[in-house]
Amino acid sequence: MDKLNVLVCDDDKAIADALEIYLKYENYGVIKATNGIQALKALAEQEIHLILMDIMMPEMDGLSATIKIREEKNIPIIMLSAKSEDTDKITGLNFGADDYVTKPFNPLELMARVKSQMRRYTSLGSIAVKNNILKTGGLELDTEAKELRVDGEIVKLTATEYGIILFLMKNIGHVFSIAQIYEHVWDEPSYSVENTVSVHIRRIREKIEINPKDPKYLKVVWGIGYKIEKY
Amino acid sequence: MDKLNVLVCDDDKAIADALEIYLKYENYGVIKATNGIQALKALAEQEIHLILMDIMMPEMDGLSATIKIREEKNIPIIMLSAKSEDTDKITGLNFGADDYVTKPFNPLELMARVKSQMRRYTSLGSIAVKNNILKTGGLELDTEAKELRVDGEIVKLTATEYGIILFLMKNIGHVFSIAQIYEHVWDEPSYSVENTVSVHIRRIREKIEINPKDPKYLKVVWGIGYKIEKY
DNA sequence: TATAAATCTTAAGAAAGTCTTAAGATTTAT
DNA sequence: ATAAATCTTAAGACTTTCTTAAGATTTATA
Repeated sequence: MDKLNVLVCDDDKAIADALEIYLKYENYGVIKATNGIQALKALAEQEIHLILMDIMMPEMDGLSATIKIREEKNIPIIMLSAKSEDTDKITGLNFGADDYVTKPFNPLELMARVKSQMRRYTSLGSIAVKNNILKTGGLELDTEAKELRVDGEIVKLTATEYGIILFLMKNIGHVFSIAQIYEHVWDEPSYSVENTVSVHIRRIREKIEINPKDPKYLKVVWGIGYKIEKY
Repeated sequence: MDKLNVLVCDDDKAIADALEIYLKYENYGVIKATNGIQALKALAEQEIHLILMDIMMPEMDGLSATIKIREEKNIPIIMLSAKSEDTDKITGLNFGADDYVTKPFNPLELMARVKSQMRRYTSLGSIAVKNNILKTGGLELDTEAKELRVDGEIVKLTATEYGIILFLMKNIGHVFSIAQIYEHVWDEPSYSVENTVSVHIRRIREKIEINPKDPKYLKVVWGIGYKIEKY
């Protein structure tokens, strides 16, 4: 099952690192940012499920960032950590945070709050979404939608084609022999040399390469095997 | 035009009355209960959007009530008020509360948290607007009314159909195998390939698709599974 | 450049997955 | 208790995909 990602946004490296340890222990993915601008960037680029945001940060403070985030993204939950004046808290909450914790905080308590907020992703059988896109150059394999995009265009793959691409893209740059590919994708031993793999490779190339005869992504290494080129 | 209703569940009348004043000032509807059993009764009879629940109460304590409520109702948010031991807090959170406040609390802070939680019903002041509609393209699944609308028209679904659509729409764009769908919706392992899923899928298509043979919403990915298309 | 080995291409039949239908079983409502 | 609605199962039709094999092409090497 896919991981839930937490964006830790704090300019105090010690705190950020400590949080990372706790969060990873709870099996969350962790992305770090040291100011609001970085946070916005991370949000644009990655799938984030929860933000732990410090109010006091250089560049763009946590409050402003929170407001900006709320303007466009509704999904992630935001928790401000701050000095303990009540007014601060209230202001923060009204500007879009779902909860807050005052520093210094009890890590266990914080984790409990994180879990509590994360519950919205896991209730009633919904499956959390994550960083599920394998990328190299113009190739993007979405392992959730089971879709491949080549330069942004969706390319339809059959189950076997998907299996081959998935295997190779999980190991970008690594060359695998036909036998290895067969065994991994079909999950059964390959007694003879399997021409069927070649046929699938060719079909994949037809779908993803501009010039299948001079492939950019799905390369052959003569006498050895195939790989997805690293870009 | 409905008001958002808060169920105040505390055996201490002074506290309950004070909360009522603050809540009414913020234009929430207030229902009071002095123990867990009363709370459950109120929940069954009225539309409640948020519960302020005391941990210590006669008859049935707040924790037990919280657990019971969570078993059947997913909608209301619960906040426990308790003595300040950390373990209490954490236990409470893990048993289903969304947030908690320790006594004695600052009423302004509490109101801020109430508002924060109420935000899920949408931020048009304290007027309830449903935030529980899953949408994509012309499909709208109202998880509260348990209704599906296709281009605004209500489509009646059976329980199983609803379960399938709910699961898929909670994960729009995500492809699930027949076995995965079966396991999530039926909540039991799928030993053999379950044709029953196909049949339900077909019936759903008949209801929601203009042309079931070329579905716009409920797509099949050959050899892999089904998904609700993201629009 | 000739040769062998590996890969590529093609097309047709085989296999696998999905769709449809209908009938009987089960559940729900009255 | 009965009727109505819904669910499950099974079988065959249908569609898409996979595999195979044979010949063509490409590459490495002498």
